[in-house]
Amino acid sequence: MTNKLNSNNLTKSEEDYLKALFQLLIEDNSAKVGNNQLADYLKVSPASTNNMIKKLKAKNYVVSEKYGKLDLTEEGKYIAVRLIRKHRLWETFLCDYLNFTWDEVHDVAEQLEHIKSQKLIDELDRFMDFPKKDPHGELIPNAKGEYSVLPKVTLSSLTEGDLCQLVAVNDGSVQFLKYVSEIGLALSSEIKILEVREFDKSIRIQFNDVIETVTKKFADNVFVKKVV
Amino acid sequence: MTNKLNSNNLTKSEEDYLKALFQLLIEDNSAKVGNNQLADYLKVSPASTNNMIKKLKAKNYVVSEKYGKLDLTEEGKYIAVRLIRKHRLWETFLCDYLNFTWDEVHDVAEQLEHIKSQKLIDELDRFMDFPKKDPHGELIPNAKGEYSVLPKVTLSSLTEGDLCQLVAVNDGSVQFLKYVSEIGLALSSEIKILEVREFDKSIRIQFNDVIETVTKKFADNVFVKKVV
DNA sequence: TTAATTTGTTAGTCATAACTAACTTTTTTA
DNA sequence: TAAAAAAGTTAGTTATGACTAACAAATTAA
Repeated sequence: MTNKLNSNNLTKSEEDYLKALFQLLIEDNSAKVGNNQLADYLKVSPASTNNMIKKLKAKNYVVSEKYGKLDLTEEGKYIAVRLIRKHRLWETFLCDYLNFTWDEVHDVAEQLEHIKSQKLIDELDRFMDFPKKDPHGELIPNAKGEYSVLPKVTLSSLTEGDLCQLVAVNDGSVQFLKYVSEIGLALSSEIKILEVREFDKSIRIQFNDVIETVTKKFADNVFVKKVV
Repeated sequence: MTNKLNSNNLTKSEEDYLKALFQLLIEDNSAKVGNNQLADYLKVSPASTNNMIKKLKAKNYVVSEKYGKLDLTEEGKYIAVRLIRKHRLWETFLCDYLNFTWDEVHDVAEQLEHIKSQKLIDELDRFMDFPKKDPHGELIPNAKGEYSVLPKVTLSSLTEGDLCQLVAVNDGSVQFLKYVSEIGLALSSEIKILEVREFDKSIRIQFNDVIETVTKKFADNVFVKKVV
């Protein structure tokens, strides 16, 4: 991280790209993140991504070789972590103080994370007494920019008999969030794996005396902490 | 006001122009607001303003004839009032909950007012228990979009012996806000006019046992409610 | 009432950030 | 390993919203 006091001149778009790249690299543990993958994730054309990557390389936030994989510099990571911190603090505020539900917060937080004011976010953090987790169960990076990921696995990676606790869901899609809530799952729900069907990898799970069958795709987007 | 549920597709810039025009028209009670005046206010070139006004006319937010004065349609006013409501609610939140001072809130609120979420602003209003005034003493428009202006006058319009209460300051300039705070003035300060000097219209005032001389320009930017 | 000044408009340019279409390099697979 | 597919790049276009420079209309002042 540079020593110079933060003169964050980045546009909303630049911030979006850096955060997206960070999430693909670090949160999804991808070995290689390419131009088109990033384009897909951000729902823009590969040409747009290519263009932006050039700009971010020139500004020393991204490194990559021609036709090679993308990576973030320390400066790039720092920007991304700060955005994630802002996003998660705002989500927490919306849920805990403004009666937003779990599935409503994403879009608004996506806007709020771009507000530029160091004092605003530090004071919001203090106001909420320094929360550790956001409403989706994700850890909130602290003011120093320290970031860590919960030791979580996808629901789809477990096997019969496993017991786990819901710690997070992939929050990209509003429909998905709604669906998760509707079948009765919530943060910290205890889930037991009853059966994994070989032919389509669908999973029978039990939680709060409810028995449901969920698809592989669903299970890929639900993150849990193994209890047993 | 139109009946259709608000599909606010306006850009940040369009919103800024509508709000600025509203403030020149209604808040400053100007008989005529022209293109260059609006350009000055927004610190952009007259050409930019001319361009934007065309767009806003096409979208039915603004009315004007070529070389004529600018005016807002009901739709335009409604958008502006909602922005002012958002701005003032956020300023109130920043001061009352996040330890911001009077002179720090403007820039951040200027960003926050563009966040698009009806629920966000309604819940923020409820969370603060429906405040009536913002930290500068201005009335906050209610959820129905009802707007009213305090019966206020500038400090410069008073004469010797008058007693008044500070209700607002023109919040466009950070330096000015800082200065007002630094000489010890605050919202609701009782101010007595000791003397108005004819040759330069400077004014000797007394407040909290402090006696100060302020310039005409200063007094033009301080709004008061006459007490006696 | 004409000249000067102010105000408003138009034309053309620039930066940002999206796009499509065409092309090149790399990777996969037959 | 050569052809096909996927991934990445480039060129050129578009929209937004700034800008300057040049010009036209309206207002003010001599």
